Amino acid sequence: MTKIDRRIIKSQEAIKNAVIELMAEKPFDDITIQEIADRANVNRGTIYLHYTDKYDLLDKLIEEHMDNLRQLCREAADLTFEEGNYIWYEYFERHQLFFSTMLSSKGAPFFRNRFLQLVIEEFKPEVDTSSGKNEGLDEDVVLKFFASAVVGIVEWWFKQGRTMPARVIAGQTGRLLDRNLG
Amino acid sequence: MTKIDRRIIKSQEAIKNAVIELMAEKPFDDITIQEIADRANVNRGTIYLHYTDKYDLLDKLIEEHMDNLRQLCREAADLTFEEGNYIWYEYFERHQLFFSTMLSSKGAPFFRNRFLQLVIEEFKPEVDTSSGKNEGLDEDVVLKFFASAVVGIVEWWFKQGRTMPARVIAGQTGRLLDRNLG
DNA sequence: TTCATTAAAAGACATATGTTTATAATTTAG
DNA sequence: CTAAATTATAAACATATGTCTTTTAATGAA
Repeated sequence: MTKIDRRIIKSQEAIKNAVIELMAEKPFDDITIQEIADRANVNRGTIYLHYTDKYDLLDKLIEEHMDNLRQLCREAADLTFEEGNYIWYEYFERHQLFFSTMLSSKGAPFFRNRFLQLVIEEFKPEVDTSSGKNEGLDEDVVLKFFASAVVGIVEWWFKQGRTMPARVIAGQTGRLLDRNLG
Repeated sequence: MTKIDRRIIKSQEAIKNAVIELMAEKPFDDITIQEIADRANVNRGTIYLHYTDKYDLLDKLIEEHMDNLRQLCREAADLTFEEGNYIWYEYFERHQLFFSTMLSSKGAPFFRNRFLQLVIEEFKPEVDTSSGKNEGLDEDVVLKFFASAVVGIVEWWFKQGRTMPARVIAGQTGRLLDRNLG
């Protein structure tokens, strides 16, 4: 295992924590690099040593969440669509502060793409276009269609303030997916 | 009808045409305000007299396309899902240069939201959650689920280079929608 | 045609981003 | 422990955005 210089680890941790703190205070798009540097107590140039720009930084944070979600899927064996969706919604709820702020920023498309990929990976084993209801359809179209639907619902859920309980929305989503992929 | 000063009309036309031209040459995100000003032969400050920033300008262009799409829907009476989708795909193909460039820019989320709204408006009369297959589901969830799916497929279609013919992808989309909303 | 009004131009200013260089500080390896 | 290597700092620089003020040019109304 390649040993990483301690200074690098310390700087990155400080920077990431600074961003997370600031995200709780103001829209991501309005946070300046200088604010991040001040909060992290590092030189502004140091941020550029580690990240291309602040959106690259946000991408990395999103990626960490994606890894967590992927891990949760690994740990849970053989779920129904409803159960699988519920795990995601639970996770989003637990980290709602980050996701709310992130989803209203210009960094949201990265999340959408990454989560879409994750959903596609999870659904792929369930799609059968050689027989049954989806016979003759293009596999990519089916996957993309329903994965986009799932991602869209998650975003809408955040946008309208997450009023619908996670259990309920996971149930409705699960029902629609069962009809089409089950 | 409020008469608009000719100078305003001329400036806006020049600016919009300049952007469209530049979009054919480079990624939208990489176009500078100065480049737009030079191409439109206006002062840089003039752009700010009319638009908040270049993304506001892009939003306006997107809005014009949305209006066109909406008009097409008006003109076509009582379509199947497949036919309705095909009209959209035809339009996107006809304006593929603009949409390709726009969809790879930071302005894409605005398009997604506006097109999503349009799709929701078109589908709303078709959704019945009081009886039948979608009974008991939340109307907003159903609408948002399938409209997101449609928007996601359009974006994917552009992203993979529009290799699938419009007729085919409209057909596959139509079939999935018929199963769920028909 | 004239004149009042309005839009555009020009240039300066403030702010933020991203880059670069030399120096200082810290870490790592022997 | 020492020295080499690496990372961070500080400051300067270039570029781009967005704002503001004064002057010029064009428009629209009478």
